[in-house]
Amino acid sequence: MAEILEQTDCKSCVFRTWAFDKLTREELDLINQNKKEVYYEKGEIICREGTPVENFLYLQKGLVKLYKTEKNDKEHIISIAKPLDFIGLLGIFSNKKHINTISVLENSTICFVDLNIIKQLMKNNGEFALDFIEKISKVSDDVLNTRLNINTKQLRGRIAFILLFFADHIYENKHFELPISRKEIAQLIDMSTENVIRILSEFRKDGIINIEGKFITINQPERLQKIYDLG
Amino acid sequence: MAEILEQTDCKSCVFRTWAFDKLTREELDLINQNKKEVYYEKGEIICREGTPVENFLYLQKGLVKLYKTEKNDKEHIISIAKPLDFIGLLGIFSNKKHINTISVLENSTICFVDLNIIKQLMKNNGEFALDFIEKISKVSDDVLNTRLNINTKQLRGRIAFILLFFADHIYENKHFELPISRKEIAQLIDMSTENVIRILSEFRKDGIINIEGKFITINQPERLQKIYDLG
DNA sequence: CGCGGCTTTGATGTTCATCAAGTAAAGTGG
DNA sequence: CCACTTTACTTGATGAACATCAAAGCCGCG
Repeated sequence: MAEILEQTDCKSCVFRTWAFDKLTREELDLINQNKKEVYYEKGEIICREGTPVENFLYLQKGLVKLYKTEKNDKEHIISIAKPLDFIGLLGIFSNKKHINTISVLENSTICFVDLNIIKQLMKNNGEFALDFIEKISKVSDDVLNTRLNINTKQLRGRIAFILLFFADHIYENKHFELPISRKEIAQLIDMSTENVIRILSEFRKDGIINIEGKFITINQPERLQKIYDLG
Repeated sequence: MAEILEQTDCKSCVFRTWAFDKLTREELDLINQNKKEVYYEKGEIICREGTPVENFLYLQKGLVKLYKTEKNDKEHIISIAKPLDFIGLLGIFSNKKHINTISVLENSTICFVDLNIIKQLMKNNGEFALDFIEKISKVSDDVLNTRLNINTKQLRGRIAFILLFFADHIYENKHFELPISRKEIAQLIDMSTENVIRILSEFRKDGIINIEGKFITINQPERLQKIYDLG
């Protein structure tokens, strides 16, 4: 179950240098007093569609997914955030309510910072505001560009993408354990579960990857890259 | 050809109340001195992929499209901006170069505001910065959500979307002239030109719409809405 | 007036989702 | 710990949705 952790000081947080670097010591203290580090276990939901946006969320450790629930109860995964990522999209500035749900893929530590405090600091400290926006707008921008990209590709290209995504972007290792099910891969790159499996098997038969349950080894990354590039 | 217009004062600009409302008189004057209103004709390109981001662009009048050029020289349209829209995405804050091209669909007047001035004002005036971000982050967020939405729908749903988009969102009229070709519709909602035409004809045969060249009349908006909703 | 791009329709083929059916793995309650 | 249930995974077969190809008329433009 989720539990509130012993709080660490923002001054020594890696995220500070990324997004809170333009704050004065006093301002950072204000953040420090209005944040909460919470530990979540796999499967737990951090925030739900339709609930009020109250916090800026930052992932210290672990892995989470951002998704929407469609009419037919199907889930559509929009993005996966890794440690040191700001979680969520810029919608937090334009929406009163969450339009996505966020849940935990690997046991995670998440830092909740009161959004009103952030907004207050932005008002008071324009330099921080600008710097902050430059940083986090990149996240939203990346998500959009990734989605556009994926949707121009056919299934093999999408599977290649997701394998390279985990290997290069998330784990920085050619051997890794898939943090999500085949079904979730399907929900993330817009295809059927069966075809996820089929194409993974195909890649395995071709010697491009090895599969042992959730464990994947990429044997021929350059070939995978080519499949991705060609679409 | 593009031509620089006689400049109007920002004080009397509609856009001011939308995004520049938190500026002081002096700050607004600074914008006023560092902006340029330019008139473009249909087909002209306003800014090109790969060129440096130097301005904040605001569409006063007309219609423009934002698109990417793929490897095979195909264009992929990302969004269409209408008057009073901020053009572009939040990438302007995180990228040094444009990642999209913007071109004109209907003769347009565009206001170029020096981005460095905007940034400077954000630094100096946090209240403006926060307000500004809340406003324009909505644009990026909408684009992302629209794309996610379109990609869950099948072709009929997409065509229904685009017809309702022009009728309700752009022209606010059930009768309108399509500002883009069938091919461009295809590029915007990710399908083949032939199928755009086929499904439009189908809708016409079913009496849902009338077509006379570029002119469309929506006879049964509620039916179109249902087709959109069902996907 | 002729050329190229846009539009349209039909025919064909490919890609992909869906269905079905079976195995393996992972929870669940006694 | 074992029977039970559910969920995940896997493969093959089928059909639907869609892109592509082909051919012809149309329109605008130099």
